[in-house]
Amino acid sequence: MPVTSPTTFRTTYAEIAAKAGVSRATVSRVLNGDDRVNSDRAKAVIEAASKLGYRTNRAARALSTGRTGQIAVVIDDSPNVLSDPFWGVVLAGISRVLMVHDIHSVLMVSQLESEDSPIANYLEGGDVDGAIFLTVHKEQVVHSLVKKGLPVVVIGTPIDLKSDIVYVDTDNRLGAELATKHLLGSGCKKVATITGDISAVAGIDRLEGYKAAHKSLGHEFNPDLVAYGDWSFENAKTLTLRLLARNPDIDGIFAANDTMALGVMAAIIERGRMVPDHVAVVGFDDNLMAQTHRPGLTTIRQDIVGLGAAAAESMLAILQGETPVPKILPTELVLRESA
Amino acid sequence: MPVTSPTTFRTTYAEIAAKAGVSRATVSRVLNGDDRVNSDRAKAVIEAASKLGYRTNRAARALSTGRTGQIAVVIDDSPNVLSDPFWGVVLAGISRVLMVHDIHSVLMVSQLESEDSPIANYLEGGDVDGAIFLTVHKEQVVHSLVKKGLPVVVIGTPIDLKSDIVYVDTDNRLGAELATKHLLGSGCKKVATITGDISAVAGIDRLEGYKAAHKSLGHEFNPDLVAYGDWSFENAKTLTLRLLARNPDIDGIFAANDTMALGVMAAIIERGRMVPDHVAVVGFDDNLMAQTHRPGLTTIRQDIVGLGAAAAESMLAILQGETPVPKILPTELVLRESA
DNA sequence: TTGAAAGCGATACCAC
DNA sequence: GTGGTATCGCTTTCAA
Repeated sequence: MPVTSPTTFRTTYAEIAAKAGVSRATVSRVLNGDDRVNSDRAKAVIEAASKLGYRTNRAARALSTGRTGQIAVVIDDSPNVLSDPFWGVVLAGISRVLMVHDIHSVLMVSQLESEDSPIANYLEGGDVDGAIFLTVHKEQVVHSLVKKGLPVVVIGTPIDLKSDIVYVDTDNRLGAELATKHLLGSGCKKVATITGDISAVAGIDRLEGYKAAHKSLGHEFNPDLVAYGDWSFENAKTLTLRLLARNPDIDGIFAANDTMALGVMAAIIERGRMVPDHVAVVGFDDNLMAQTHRPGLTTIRQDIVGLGAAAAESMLAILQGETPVPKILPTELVLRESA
Repeated sequence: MPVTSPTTFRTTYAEIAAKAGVSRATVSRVLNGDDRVNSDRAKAVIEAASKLGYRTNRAARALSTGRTGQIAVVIDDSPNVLSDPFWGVVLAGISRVLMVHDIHSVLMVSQLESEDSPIANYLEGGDVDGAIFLTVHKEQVVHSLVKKGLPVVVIGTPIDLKSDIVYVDTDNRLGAELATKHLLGSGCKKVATITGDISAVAGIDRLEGYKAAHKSLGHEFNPDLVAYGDWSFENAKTLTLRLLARNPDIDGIFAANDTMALGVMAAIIERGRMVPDHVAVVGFDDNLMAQTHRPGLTTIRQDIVGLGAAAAESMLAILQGETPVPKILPTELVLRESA
């Protein structure tokens, strides 16, 4: 157990009360914005508090009210999730919004395998008022947490839509359709796709969008042009190599995220072909990598900060006793050189 | 004020005490690993606790001990810090280590302009046991926090080394020297550098390393080959364009981070030249972008997770009452295609 | 070795 | 409107 010097000296209600000549109860009322306090005395309290540099003790408040003012933000700790710039930005979006409401984000980077994993256990423990999940982990675990009464918001659509899980997501389907239509619309005859992880709804939806684009533009869907990826660079590269070997006349590829799109481009170059001249490429996300790569990556921009912010707002709503509806954020095609 | 349903039901010492037939004091002793408790009764307590699914109430403990078991992790909220994959990984490193010690990381994404900014204020408030700063913000603010007795660790060397700030850092100077030597050693005659932000020690040190390499290999240092950057892609690109215009015979460039290295490469390509044939490029960091870019970026790898972990460990040491010495982590040259 | 009891600081119920 | 006070759950003297 850590042994530390005593925490910095803190002002308490008692001192404010003394200074302002009122009771601690009144101090509490004033500081919590209770109207029915004589305005003079209220003023006196405010003044005393600020003079004494009062800062509320969250632990005490939490103990008394049962609410902690803290929300857990749970990130899957699989290989390098946090190395993807995406999540960092989401995190920023969440944190900013919660901060404004004086709620702190407690970061939990960890695996959430089973219902009695340490994290799940902790989340039930009542030391946070709710949890926001980045990436749907084992959905079962999330469900059970919800059932136990923990306010939960997940970023990304749950597989089981009938469930009562509150979520926010990007319009993956439409975004993918946009991407694919752009390829098809700019003259590509044979457009392949590298999907994301198909066990996640985002993976499925982006594939659906790809199909929808074909249908809507009167192109036939060819299953042979679909390679099932896992969001990662290396994997996408390997799959693309394979794809190109089998179908040398592919002239467009939609990758379900930017990282994979770079893998796709790497493969194309390795095959001695050019982007976009021989094969056009479109990604999804519009992260820093899309912007700094050469050729610049044409991609689908999603509002990443907005995603985090929306999740935070949904959480706030739940804490308010409301039942927020899922939020689906729009996407936008960003044209660069790759397609 | 949020209105929520009551927190999940929680077991308390009272119930454990009743079930185990001992006093609450004894329960506390056992659960906190106090030796001098009769081992039978101790066993009974442990058993009762686990049967009842006891989970400690952090707020109560914090109120009683004055320690919260929480560490703030402060990230500067300047344009997109979190969009750089670097910090996400550092975050993961911190979180993992602290988690093991049952300490939570409270994320604060915010600006820390002045000594009485909301964050500074909050940090003094005693709701966290310490703070880890990613990026040295206004160093003055950090100093004042330290002076007020808050345990602080910063990631990145402080400008004022005589200060009592505990820090961890990568060996920037040596890393930069490694990078530059590689360029010089593989036949480059005229090696330029795009520095990082020179107001940060990392920026200075990487420039020093560049100079040291020249000196050590008997090359003359030419101030004309130094462009002062700010870690960003766009800026690096602009600077490189300018550099190449003035010195068309530059055949190597060391960029003080990977993001800038990509900017450098973008500029080189824009000038119709090739990497590494015409101009070789070396970066610093070895983040995801270095790996996914084509040509692959030769760069200096730093142990990013290790940086976070080291910071966390230093914090733990401080909390233990020790005075950790600065930790400087080694670097390593990673060869890819760009140089 | 153990238990009784006094806090920690804020909240909220109950009287006045 | 306002004040007194019990309470939240855990830790930690102080006695025994």
